[in-house]
This record gives sequence, structure tokens and C-alpha cells, in this order.
Amino acid sequence: MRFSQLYAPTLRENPADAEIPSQALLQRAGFIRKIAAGIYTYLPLARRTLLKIENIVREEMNKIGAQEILMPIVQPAELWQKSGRWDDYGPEMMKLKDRHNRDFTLGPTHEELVTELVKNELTSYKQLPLSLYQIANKYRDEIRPRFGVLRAREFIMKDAYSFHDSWESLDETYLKFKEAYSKIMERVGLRYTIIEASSGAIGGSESHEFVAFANSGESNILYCDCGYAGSDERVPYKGEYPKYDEDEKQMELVYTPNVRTVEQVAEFLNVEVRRIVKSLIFKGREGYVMALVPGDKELNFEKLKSYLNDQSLQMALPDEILNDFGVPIGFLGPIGLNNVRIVADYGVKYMKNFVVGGMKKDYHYINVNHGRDFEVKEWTDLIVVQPGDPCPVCGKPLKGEKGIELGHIFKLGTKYSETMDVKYMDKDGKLKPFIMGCYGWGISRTLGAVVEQLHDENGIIWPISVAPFEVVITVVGKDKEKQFAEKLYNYLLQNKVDVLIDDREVSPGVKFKDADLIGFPVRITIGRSFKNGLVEIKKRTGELFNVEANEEKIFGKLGELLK
RNA sequence: CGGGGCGUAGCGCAGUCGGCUAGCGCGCCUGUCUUGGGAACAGGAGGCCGCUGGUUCAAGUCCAGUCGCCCCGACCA
Repeated sequence: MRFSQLYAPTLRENPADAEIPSQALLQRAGFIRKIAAGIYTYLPLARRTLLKIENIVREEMNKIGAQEILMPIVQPAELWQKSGRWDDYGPEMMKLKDRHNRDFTLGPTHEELVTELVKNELTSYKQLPLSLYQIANKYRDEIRPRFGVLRAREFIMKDAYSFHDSWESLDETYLKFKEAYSKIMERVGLRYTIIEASSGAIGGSESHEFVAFANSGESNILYCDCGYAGSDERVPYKGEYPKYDEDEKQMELVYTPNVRTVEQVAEFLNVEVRRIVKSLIFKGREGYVMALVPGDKELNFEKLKSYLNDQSLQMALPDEILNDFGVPIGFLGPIGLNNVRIVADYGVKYMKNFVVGGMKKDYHYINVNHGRDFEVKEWTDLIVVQPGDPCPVCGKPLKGEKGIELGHIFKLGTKYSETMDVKYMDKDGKLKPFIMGCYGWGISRTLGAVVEQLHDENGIIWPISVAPFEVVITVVGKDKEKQFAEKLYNYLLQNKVDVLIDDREVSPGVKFKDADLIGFPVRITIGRSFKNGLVEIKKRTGELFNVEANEEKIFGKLGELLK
């Protein structure tokens, strides 16, 4: 490819709307252009990288025996109603109607479709296990798309589904996917970790996430020297709860004008934050739920959802609360609350003489004790674990780092095969629901994650495996230099080197800046040292070599550098 | 969804107390010249000032609505 013909418009300044390095650099270096919030066009450079990422994923999938298919993006509502997810997945689905006013969705995922696909034609245990996958666009109407391709509304994903007649068979395949995913991470050149995860709206039992470390990541990873790693959505709290060896005092309703936040309450009443109980109201399938957590801890929304087994759970809006309870947020509490399910964190159990909202504007109760002043029937772990809290395996303090979730694998079990009534005939002549697994990988997100992890102040630093071009020939000079550059270019092309020649009639500075910005792993400069019979070969990571201006010698050196 | 901010040339921005012909830098085109880190000079093209309506002698500028984009948001970051 010739740079003079490549459609890769680079920008001299960062685009105004870019928040994080990958978003700024991918736009600046001419990889992507935004078309709407969370919706992007991939330009030739990005397309080349995406194809390389796809091919790595494809190779690893094929190696473990998964077969590639391609399912439609437009999916009929009935399938989603059958599985119960038309409502569960809710506002995140892009929905549309056809001319007959029938409901469709742009698929956020494909469990329903794949299950329907195999419904009538995967009928015997003799056909199992089976793994199918596809690489296709997905649509999720995020509340707030951001971070460029890291949280887009339209994105490219590899999704795979496996069907089994036993848990042992699922375990075996699950392990194969886990190993394949590790290889993908290594091949695309990312620092990563594998964490146990909550299975979210997908459902099922065991689940692992493959997370690439990055400061701009949205997942908080907690890990330990002992090898344990987990997401803060899931890591169980194993810390000590403070014990209060004191008598129960008389409960009082006190006037606390305009004192709403835990910090304000603590200051106003001159008590420690941990002597306050946070009361939060959620709205779920079965109405309101109040969650109670110690004031110095953060409520873990994912833990609550999974405890209640209700993915539709949302925080109640201030207006709803005011309407239905007659109290502004900030003054909520469990006392005098009727007909609302209360779930409390274990930590609250050990608290004595604590503070809660008064269920009345500008009032809080002090010296409250559960059991005496209100009843809690359900106790569970509802806390977001922080770095420094003890490791659930070995007890040492956990460390924290942020990461980007690229891969997620699930043991679904029979959730979809049962709700959608998809069965096979087993050896014993009985119809049984499939045991299933599903395995996602964010292709376009990987593009962003690599840039997020591998860049410097000058631009992107692509690993060879996913670079849009492995080598750029930068021509700086006149006739003789140009002639040699062309000769070298043709030689390298013939020898299957993934090479771009920067033959543009622009000043050397522009070529160097663009080469660094775009991030080609290797740059061959044919310039001032050419009159001494040398060319310069420089890796984007810094190492510099002067090599004889001879095609074979250069090719030999590239062979070393591109290994 | 709620709050805030912003929509002016391809990109980044100024102009916005109503006033003249809408401007700057970069990019783009032509020419001269230049060639190791985003050169120089000369000439040039490019705007429904997001959209709709209103106020006014006069609107990029004021008002209302609307669309889009960005940020923030519940004791969640």
C-alpha cells in the first residue's frame, strides 16, 4: 500500500470530544470517525487491525473445534418474549417495528437465536458437544455511551455458544474456551487477568471475565499475590465488622435540617460515619426493596441484584420516592416503612445505637437498634470490597487496578434450553434440555484496549500481531533515495512483508510524526545515511539499527525484528 | 431520565452587551522554493453561524421551541 493513496486522514490536534487516550488517538491517527454517540466508522487502518484481531480470535476458535456461522442482527421480538428477556434486558435493546408493526430488536446478543437455530435439528446426544460462533455487530443502547470504542452502542463481538449432554462435557469445553481466550490476550499483546465474575443478565452459574489492565477501564479489579483476582462487583467481603459493646440507648427522632449525605449527617450529629446506616431504595420486578449498609461502606448493586435474583432492579428515582413515600432522598430509613422488603448487609447486624433517616423531611433517628426498632429478616453481603480489604482466599490485603472487560465466558446450564423448550434425545430415549455455555469477546473493544495500554505521547504503539501495517518505509530524500525505496518496497511486497511506503510529497517532519502517531511497529527510513550506503531501521518502541542499503540485508533484519 | 455545557469552514477555536462585507490557526487547491521531526512565501477555494419559529428597521448575537453532541448525576465514581 502507498501512503499517498491510503485514506488515513490524520489530525494535528486532539478532537474536542475525546476523553481518553484511545479515543483521541484513534480519531487523530485516522482510524475511526464518530457518526453518532457511541457509533463509529472504521477507516482502512482500523479495519486492517480489526481484521487481524478477528483472525486471531477466529484461529483460536477454530483450533478448539468451534464452527463459524453468521446470524442475523435483526431479531423478532417473539424469541425474546419466550426467553423472558424482552422486558429483562429492557431499555438497553434497540427496538424497531417493521411495516406490519411487528416488534424487532437489533440483537444485543444471540442466545435466543442460536437456541432457536438448533431447536429442531440438534436432536440427538450423538451430535453433542457442539460449539458455534460468529463475529458480528451487536447493539446495546447504553444509557451513556462513552470512551470511544470501549463503550459503544454498536460494536463488533465474537460470540460463541456450546451445547452439551452433561456438565462434565460443558466443563471440558469451558476450559478449552478459557485457554483459547488466554491465548488471544497473549497474541494481541495485552497485559490481562482472569477474574471470577457475576453472570449479570445472561444468567447461569460459573463465569469468568478476561480483563485487560488500563487506567481508563470501567471494571475495578481486585487481586492478590496468592493468585486470586476478582471484580469488585463480586468479591465477597471478608473483613472484620466492628463490634460495639454497649447498651441499647433510647431511640430519638432529631431535627437535622438539610442534612442529607452520610458525611453531612456524621458531621451534624458528631458521630462516626460507620455509626450511620445507609438506606437505599430500589425498584424491581416485585416492587420496592430497601437495602441497608453501614455508612462507611459502599452498596454493591451487583450483589444486591444477584441476591434478589432480579436483573431489572434499578435505583428508585428521587421523584418516585417522594411520591410513594412522601420523603425526599436523604431522609430514608427502615423505621415505619411498611410493606417494603428490607435486605441488610451483615455489617449492620453488629451495629448498635446507629443513625437512620427519619422517613420525614429534615429528621433522622438516633440510637436505633435493629430487632428492637425495626425488623430485618434478610441478611447478606452487600458491600463493595476495596483495595486493602482482605483477600477472600488468603486474607492478605487486596490490591486494586482498573481494567477493560474483553472476554466473558459463562456456564449457562439449562436456562435457555428450558425457557425456550429446546431438547435433545439422550441415550436412554428421554428428552432432555441442553446444557449450554456461552462465550463473548469484544473485537472492537480490543482495538481500543490495545491503544489504551500501548501508547506514548507521540501516538499508538501497535504490537506486530495487530498493527495495521507491520513496516513503513519513510522516504526522505530525492531521486536516488526514492528509487531505492521503490525497489525495496517491491522486494518486500514480493516477500510477503506487510509494508506501507510513505511516498507522499510532504516534509520529513510530517512523515515522522504520522508514522509515530499511527504507530507502525517498524520504520525504515531512507534518508541522509543513504549516501553512505545505509538505511535506518527503527522500532516504534525505540531500538535503532543502521543496516546496509541492500534489500536482502534489510529483509533479513526485518525477519529478526518481526518475529 | 434529571442537572449543566456546547453546536460558527474538514479540524481546533474567536466573534454572541443587537449594527457594517463573519474572522483566526491548522488542513485543502495552484505556483515558487524547500526536504531528518507537523518548512517558507504568494495567490485561491471553502459558511443556510445545528434546525424551526418569534421580537426588531436590523439577529451568528435576544426569546421560545426542537434536534444533536459532551460532561455530571441517586449516600452509586
